[in-house]
Amino acid sequence: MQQEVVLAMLAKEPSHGYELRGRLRHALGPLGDGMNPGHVYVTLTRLEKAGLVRGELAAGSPDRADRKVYELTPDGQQRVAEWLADMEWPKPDLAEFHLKLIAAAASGLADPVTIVDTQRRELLRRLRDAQRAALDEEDGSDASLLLEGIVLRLQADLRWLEACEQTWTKRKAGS
Amino acid sequence: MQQEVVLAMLAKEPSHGYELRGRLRHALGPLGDGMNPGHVYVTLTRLEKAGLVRGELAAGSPDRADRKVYELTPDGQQRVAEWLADMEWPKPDLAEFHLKLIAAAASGLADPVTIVDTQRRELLRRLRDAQRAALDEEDGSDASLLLEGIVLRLQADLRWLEACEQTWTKRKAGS
DNA sequence: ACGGGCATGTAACTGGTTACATGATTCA
DNA sequence: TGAATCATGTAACCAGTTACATGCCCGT
Repeated sequence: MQQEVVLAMLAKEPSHGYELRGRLRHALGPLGDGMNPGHVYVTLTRLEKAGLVRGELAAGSPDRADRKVYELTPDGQQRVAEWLADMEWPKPDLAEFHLKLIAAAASGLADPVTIVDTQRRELLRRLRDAQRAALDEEDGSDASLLLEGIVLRLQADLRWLEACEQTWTKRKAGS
Repeated sequence: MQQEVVLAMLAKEPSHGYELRGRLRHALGPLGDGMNPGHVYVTLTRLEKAGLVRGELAAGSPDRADRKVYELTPDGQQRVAEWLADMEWPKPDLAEFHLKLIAAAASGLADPVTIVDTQRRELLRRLRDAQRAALDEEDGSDASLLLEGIVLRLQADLRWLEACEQTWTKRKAGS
């Protein structure tokens, strides 16, 4: 999952680990603070081993320290495309979806507003499912209480999607 | 995390894997459907290796198949107590909290209603933090959009806690 | 001379997930 | 006889997390 995130960051343009890390931190704001510095490199190494990414030491840039620039392989590009098209709602973390929109916009591989729209349809479907499932459970049972929580979250997420749509629509117009 | 869940299920009374699995499935309702059958056993084995649990083949019960009954060690009991007292909000999964309440009630080690109350205070604190953090971000920035999503979720979770409190208060009265 | 930002990594642990394998009993 | 339920496990994989180690360059 974070693999896909790193991969998608690379879809915009080839880059090196440190910069990727910086972009992540910026996109996440205060939530990016806890990030372990080594994390990006671990991920990058594994992606390279999996053939989704290719890295080489940067040649003519002695301006700063040694840096290793990574770029996507065709396989990697396909993975990114699949990830952007995947409309599974990220249960754990809003951050994943958020980063998906950013990556889509930055890489030009997909339209953030379209993603938001599709995602909304998906969440509405789930909301319907959860509500229907709640009807099958006896009132006041364990399962029905849990389902209620899920419904409330889905509703909150839907409201957030509205906000996302607004912001990204505005950005599209402004850029 | 699921380790703690299994552990806490055992706090009520010693039991064997299959039953534990059944209880989990029941508590989760439709969400428990996807569970891999082997999962509980893997967890139990690891818990045993870690010394949190002790298992022995059930002696005089040839009524069914062979079963291995597990019980908590003192270390295990302490872990459960710590878990019940831990008020970190489970970001990923409402299910974890839900199971915590069930385990607390079943084991008698803690009062579900008290847990809900403490948790509410914690979430209110986080809500405040998130809202304050949002003020520091420039309007319409990536980070502020993400923070808005988090705020909306926290509010939904708080509403769910109200529902939990109601249900568990009622149950306490009724039992 | 030293702290802080730039830049990269690695070894090891932990834990979730899965596919697979086994066998007993019960009931139609 | 054969499906369903009871009952248990194992090997392997994958991925997230962390602690640790290294070294350059710049400004004070």
